[in-house]
Amino acid sequence: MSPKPTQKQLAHQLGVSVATISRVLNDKPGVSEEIRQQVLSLMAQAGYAPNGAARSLATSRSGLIAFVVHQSSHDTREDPFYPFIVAGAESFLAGQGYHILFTSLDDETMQKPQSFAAVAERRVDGLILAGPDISPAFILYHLSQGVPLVMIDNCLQNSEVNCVLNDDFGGEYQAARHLIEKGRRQIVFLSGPQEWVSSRERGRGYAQAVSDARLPSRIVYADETTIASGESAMREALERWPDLDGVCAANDAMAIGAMRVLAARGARIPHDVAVFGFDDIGWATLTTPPLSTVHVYKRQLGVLAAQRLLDVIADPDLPPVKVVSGTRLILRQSSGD
Amino acid sequence: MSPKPTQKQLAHQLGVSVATISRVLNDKPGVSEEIRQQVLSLMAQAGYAPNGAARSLATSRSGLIAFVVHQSSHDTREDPFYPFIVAGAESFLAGQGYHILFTSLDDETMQKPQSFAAVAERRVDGLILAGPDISPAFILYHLSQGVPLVMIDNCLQNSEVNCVLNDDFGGEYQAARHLIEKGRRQIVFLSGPQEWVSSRERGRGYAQAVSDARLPSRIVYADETTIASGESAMREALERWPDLDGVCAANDAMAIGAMRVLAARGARIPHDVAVFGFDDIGWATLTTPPLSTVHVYKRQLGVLAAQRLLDVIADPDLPPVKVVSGTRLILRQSSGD
DNA sequence: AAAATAATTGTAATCGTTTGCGTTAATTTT
DNA sequence: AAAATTAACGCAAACGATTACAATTATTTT
Repeated sequence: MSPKPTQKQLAHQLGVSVATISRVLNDKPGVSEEIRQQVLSLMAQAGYAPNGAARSLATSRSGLIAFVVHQSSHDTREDPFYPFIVAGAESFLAGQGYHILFTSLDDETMQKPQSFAAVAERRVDGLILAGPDISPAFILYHLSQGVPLVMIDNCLQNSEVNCVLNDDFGGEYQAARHLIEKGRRQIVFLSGPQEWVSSRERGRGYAQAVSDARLPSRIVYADETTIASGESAMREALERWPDLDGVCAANDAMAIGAMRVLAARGARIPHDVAVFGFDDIGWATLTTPPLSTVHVYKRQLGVLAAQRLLDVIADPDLPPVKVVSGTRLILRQSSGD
Repeated sequence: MSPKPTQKQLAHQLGVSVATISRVLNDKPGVSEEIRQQVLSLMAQAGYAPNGAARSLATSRSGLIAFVVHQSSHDTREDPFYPFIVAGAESFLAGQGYHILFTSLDDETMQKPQSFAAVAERRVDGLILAGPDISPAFILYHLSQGVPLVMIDNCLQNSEVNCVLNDDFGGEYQAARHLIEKGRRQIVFLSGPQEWVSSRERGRGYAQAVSDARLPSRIVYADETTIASGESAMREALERWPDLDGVCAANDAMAIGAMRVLAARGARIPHDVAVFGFDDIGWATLTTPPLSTVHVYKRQLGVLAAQRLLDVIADPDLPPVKVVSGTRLILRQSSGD
């Protein structure tokens, strides 16, 4: 039982040349139907599969896409949702014959982009960079090297890059708008880091909504988006505006923190204060009361990014595109009825 | 600026042969210190990095490990925790110059293991198979092919395989034991699928604990371990044993479901019924009351599996080993004080 | 039926490394 | 100082594909 036949062996058995084998393998023209069938059936019978390395070497394409996240995504972040993004990207890419190389990087290696082996050693055909904490230096380096890449939930300020984003502005606008329509008048926004596009956009959405309704804008800034940061932001908000009656948090984790503080202070949710989150992570259904939030299509983000990336790989001169994925308001109980 | 120098170019610049370059690259003997230094500095200056594909072809080792999960892990499962396992494996492997190829497979491709491209095309040096729903056919096939592999949270019944498991027996024993010590006498176990090792072991742990204490064994079987299945299992339990005062669930999701049902029936937790989960997923802190559970070291599972896998790759004749990772009781409020 | 054209197939170079083996130069031994 | 040993290095053949290009054969055209 020969473990792994090569093209040479198949060719020999059929009395044809390796070129012919290669041609039928790759569905290339120039081989008669008769021989094609013979080769095909021999391949199946012998259990032939092309050697990936040899193929990569010859074509200089590896069939691998690196999915890059920052270490913090699974360390410090509660209920990370990149797994769903990966799942989306993976299932799409698998259909196209691509595989995913999963990498999480720390700040150190982000500062030395040359040392990123996956790219340096030409193991991958392109990059999906997920999350807001991929350093600009890292991104710019790879752009300058002409490495095809797409960012998710992040974008460069001054350069043109392919990226797929949520409709953060629209989502937060709707969330705030909803609270306003329900009669809330003192709505505060618990913002995430200003360096993140998503934070800024969500902030803009909130600001627009309150301004459209001629309500005051009340924002507290946090430097991360965790439960803990939500708690301290909420405390600060209560101090500055004791009569607030609505909260929009930059994400669900912060909203959960906010709800904890409110509950501890004896405020009834949603009766006294309505709360809105963003992202719709799994946890959101478990809080008391269940958290109203803005759903983002995590799986789809992955699919969209992968799709775009393959397009760019196929034609590197494609101009950069910004894809915006819609959101959907999820009304549970924390926002009132 | 020549984008990517090859060994040939370096060799030419220094007036040496490619063999020499290769030797210093791989720290092999047979090159004078003087030349070694010259090569090293030229490499650094020219930004040389070996071509992964060429290397794989020559050595027939790819430096890639496939991390395989079942599709259901991110579709149907609430709060999947394989991301943490991946993180552990990834960080360990990165240190050893390996990368992770992430794959999720559906039942169909599991039934046709030959079609698993990552292995068939020799793109990976080994497999980490995570979770209980990797089909035996899939595993046996790769074992028969001599593909180095390690399983996580799963094991084959009759064959010897490398696997890393949690101390499910011990963990559940302690959990049940804890409830018993707190005076509970009617403890029911909400079991997961009997096909899963972890379910069976947890069941054994529970059974041992109640039997040691001469208490009756009361088990309800569910065919999945979700919130919903926890709810229906709990309903069934209440029907059969209306006077129960303690619940051990096969995992946190089921525990959450159980708590919902209990709360809906007006039972006070933990006063009337104490509840214990298993796994310590992030959600466990958010329930009301916060869920007591058995912590498993998710990250460590990944590290251990990766470690073992590299050992096996280095020496394929290594006999299979079963690694058991300890657990830790986490007492929150659902189990009483 | 000969000439022109098109379709099929083979030859051989190439992709960038690694590595066994032979050669040369340097070192040690007697 | 000649012989024997050792170290340093280059040559060239793998590894297993892909792909110009040439060569052959089959099909049309006139």
